[in-house]
Amino acid sequence: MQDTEVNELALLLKSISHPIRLKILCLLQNQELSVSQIRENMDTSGANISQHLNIMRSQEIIGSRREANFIYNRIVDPRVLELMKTMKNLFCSLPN
Amino acid sequence: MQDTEVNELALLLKSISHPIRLKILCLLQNQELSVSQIRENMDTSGANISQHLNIMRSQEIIGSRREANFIYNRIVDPRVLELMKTMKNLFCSLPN
DNA sequence: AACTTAAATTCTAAAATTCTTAACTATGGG
DNA sequence: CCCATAGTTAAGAATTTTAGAATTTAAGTT
Repeated sequence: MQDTEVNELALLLKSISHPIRLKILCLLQNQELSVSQIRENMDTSGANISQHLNIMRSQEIIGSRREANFIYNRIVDPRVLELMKTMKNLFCSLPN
Repeated sequence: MQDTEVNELALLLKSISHPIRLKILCLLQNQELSVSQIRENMDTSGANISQHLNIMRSQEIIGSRREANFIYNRIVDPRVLELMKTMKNLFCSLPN
């Protein structure tokens, strides 16, 4: 594992290592959702969710698509999807 | 994935989401090493490495064993070892 | 055009992280 | 006992991250 790769991976991990961002990723695993739909499942403000989405957008983990008044967010990095699966298996009781 | 699990996973990820800590984990994948041996492979001070090891020790990712003047460190959480393998496969060019 | 809703942006203050330096502890040798 | 080596710990400054409030943009409706 080269230094450059380590640095990039650290950046990517850092951008998902936050309870809110991790939960957003969980919610987006099988579907795309707008900020307000995400908020329905979480206990924080829309502005906050928006900021966290931005952090992940800048890492190109999350992509967005506007449809009328709503912006739908989804996971665009397939490696992150894989990683989420692995983590779910390793760290969660329900192996769903 | 429950809220408690999300929070704990976020803590664990946070504690490995740093270039120095990630590189230490890489070095420790197949062997145990002392601080000075780790330092030989990295460009920072022993004190700094020691502090980063402490962060991972407090998460019970790393365990230590004293032998005379040296303290040997190793990865004790098997889930982290698995995770490292997955990440190596997903994010590194050389799939070693 | 005015209004509403959804989301993004900007700013601020508080909190947490990071690295450096220096002091400290532990072990073993002479 | 004194010293060298290995590692840890503490204190501090600089930076980054975080959450919340207020503002702004965008799209659609009436």
